[in-house]
Amino acid sequence: MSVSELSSAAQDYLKMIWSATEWSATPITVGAMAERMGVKPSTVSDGIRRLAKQGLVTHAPYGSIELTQTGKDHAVEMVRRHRLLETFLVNVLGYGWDEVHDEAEILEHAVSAMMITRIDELLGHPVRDPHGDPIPSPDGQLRRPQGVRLAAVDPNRPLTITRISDADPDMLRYFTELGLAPDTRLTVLAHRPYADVTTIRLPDRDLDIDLGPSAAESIWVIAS
Amino acid sequence: MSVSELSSAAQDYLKMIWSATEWSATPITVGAMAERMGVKPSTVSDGIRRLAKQGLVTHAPYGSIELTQTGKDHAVEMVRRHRLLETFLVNVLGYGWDEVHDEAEILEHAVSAMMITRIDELLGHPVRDPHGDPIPSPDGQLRRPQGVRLAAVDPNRPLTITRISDADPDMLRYFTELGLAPDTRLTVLAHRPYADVTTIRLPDRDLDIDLGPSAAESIWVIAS
DNA sequence: CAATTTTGTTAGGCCAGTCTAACATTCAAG
DNA sequence: CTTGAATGTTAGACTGGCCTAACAAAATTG
Ligand SMILES: [Mn+2]
Ligand SMILES: [Mn+2]
Ligand SMILES: [Mn+2]
Ligand SMILES: [Mn+2]
Repeated sequence: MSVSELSSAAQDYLKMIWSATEWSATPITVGAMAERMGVKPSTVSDGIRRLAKQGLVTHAPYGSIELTQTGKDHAVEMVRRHRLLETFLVNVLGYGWDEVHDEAEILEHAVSAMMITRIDELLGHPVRDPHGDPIPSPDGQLRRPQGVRLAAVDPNRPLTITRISDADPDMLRYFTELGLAPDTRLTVLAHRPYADVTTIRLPDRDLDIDLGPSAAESIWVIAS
Repeated sequence: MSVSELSSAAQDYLKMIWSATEWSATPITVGAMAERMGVKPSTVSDGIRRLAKQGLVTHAPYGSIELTQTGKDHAVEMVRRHRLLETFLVNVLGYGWDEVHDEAEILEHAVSAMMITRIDELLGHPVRDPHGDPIPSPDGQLRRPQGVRLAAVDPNRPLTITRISDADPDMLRYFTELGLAPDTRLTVLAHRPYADVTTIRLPDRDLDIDLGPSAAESIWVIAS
């Protein structure tokens, strides 16, 4: 059975379960899934049960939720669709990086495998989406994402942004104003714990910026 | 209420009811709709009843099916989406004109108004889709389609193809082989009634072709 | 014009996905 | 270790979209 034959809801569940462990190790909960999908926990609980019946996840009542191999394959395919579509919307249709997530969230369920292939070719087989997230290859291969949260790095080392969470469009617009994007180089000057402020320096623009904790949690960096 | 809030099924019903009277005057029937959507007549009958309850069509049991003004507006918006998407798939993603209908049939329900606007701009506001069908403007204006079925024209007049029905992909591939497409110029040499064959001449390629009745019914032409 | 065929509607059932409300389990704080 | 809070599940209801089977109306035709 191909991923296209799953319902939109099932596709979203799988993608979300998979994504939960991409950048952090804490496994997903029913409550978190309900929150992020904008439905009630009972709906998710029910959905998970149906997914388990189809052999896409393993789950005992009150137990953890784990993808089977098939579930994983389908999830990665959906992630590929989502990220290619985001890249396409930015590079071809001129969307802002803050505008693409919701559109891709719908389109990913509607496009055919052929269309994904064509978009991938048109874009020249990109490996990262507009937010820096890795795009899985057609066979499910995936550069393991690199980087740590900005909030967790030592000061005074040269860094490069590898990804910025696309969860909050408002924050993305704010980052655009500040000139923060994947591949931007920066240095952490200091974490001020009780003020909950991280001060960063952009050497390329000779500019210092104070970031709050939600911003510093949304940016992943790597030594450069 | 915007057209995007309607279910896919409702959007397809409206589009189909509207389309039925675009190229021919015979109003649509429940049976024909069921046939074209691949569902049972009882399903359509039920669907029409729900559409009527929403004020999108008027329909008394066993009576004719008519769009209300709101229904018409939504239908035209869906036709615009469908035809812009087909054009986009051919012009930007390199699809063949025989491959776009089914893809557009799904995508039309998933794209946002913004995406349609961007596609329209990228394409330079096209007025015809790959099959020659007129693309409604954003406010619902529409060049009334011109042309008559090839099967119905008098012989020996210079003609230009204005549209080719996109209902049958196999036939479209056949037309591609023959070099028949919108804007192709031709002349009918003769209709041979009992053989059910229409012979046409392509003056630009100095070629005569015999077409069967289904082909001659699928091509619309105008005097040129 | 009556009978038969065709067409359309209704009744009743199924499934997915959603909800609220009630209940069960697990976790955490005292 | 107990208990109250947080979390998750189940029960029951509803909707839309689909089906089959039975029925009703309309159209065709002898
Ligand atoms: Mn989605
Ligand atoms: Mn992204
Ligand atoms: Mn459709
Ligand atoms: Mn078309």
